[in-house]
Amino acid sequence: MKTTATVPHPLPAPLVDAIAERFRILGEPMRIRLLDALRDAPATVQELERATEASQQNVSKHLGVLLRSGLVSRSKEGNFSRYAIADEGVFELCEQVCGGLRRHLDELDAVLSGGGSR
Amino acid sequence: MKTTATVPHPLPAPLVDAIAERFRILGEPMRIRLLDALRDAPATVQELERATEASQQNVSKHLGVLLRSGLVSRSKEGNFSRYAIADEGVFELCEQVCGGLRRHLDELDAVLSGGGSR
DNA sequence: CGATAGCACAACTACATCGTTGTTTGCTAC
DNA sequence: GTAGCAAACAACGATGTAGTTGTGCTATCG
Repeated sequence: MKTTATVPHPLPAPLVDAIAERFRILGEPMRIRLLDALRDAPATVQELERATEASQQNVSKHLGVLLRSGLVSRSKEGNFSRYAIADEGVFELCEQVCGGLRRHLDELDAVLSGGGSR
Repeated sequence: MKTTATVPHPLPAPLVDAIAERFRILGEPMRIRLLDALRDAPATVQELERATEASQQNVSKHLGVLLRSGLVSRSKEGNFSRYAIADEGVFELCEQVCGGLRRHLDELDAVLSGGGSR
């Protein structure tokens, strides 16, 4: 049993849109920062405000996006809202992206140092 | 030797931006379709035009973005440009995203069928 | 019960980018 | 050298969204 579900090849249009939407949600620095801040432990909006140095409204807005996409979960505790990572897979995604970035940079580096136009 | 490079924890700002940018590049349905069309074999712009049913200019534009980000490579053959996947890791990314989408949908499904507010 | 704190929602402005239209460049063929 | 095709480039209008400002709602406290 494979963990990767092996997507169909000619990707059906709805799946293409769904995949792109999720990537787009992750394509915002502020949201990446929020997820990174939640990596160690769940946190309240206030704590995330301090961690990201953003306004309460902005933090709340992005958390709403992450919540609706199922990447984080929310639990209300009295007067506070505590958010937590709901899908640990995002960190794997980030690490894979970092790997890709490294490959790209190494490639550029090789071109600059080795394969000059002579 | 781990394949995942284990990114630093408080993600430094430039890395956050780089990660977000790559996600943002993948967050466009047209680009996902182009990558999917290139999955089997390299292709010319014309072939990709037909595969995605988009205009030549639009295809060329998105290919330019993918090229600059290092996700595809270009080789000129006479009058044609042949593009190919440069980083096979993107397909792993897509599969992981699909896994996350499935988890989210299952979760919603469980809420709807089982855990009503009772 | 009135006041305050934590959070979410709505309206708005600024900016980025998608897709189109028009044009230019580079190559091949006659 | 002239004609024609493939691909890239440039400018433009339309659309989407990030971040701010302003406000409403719920729970806690005195």
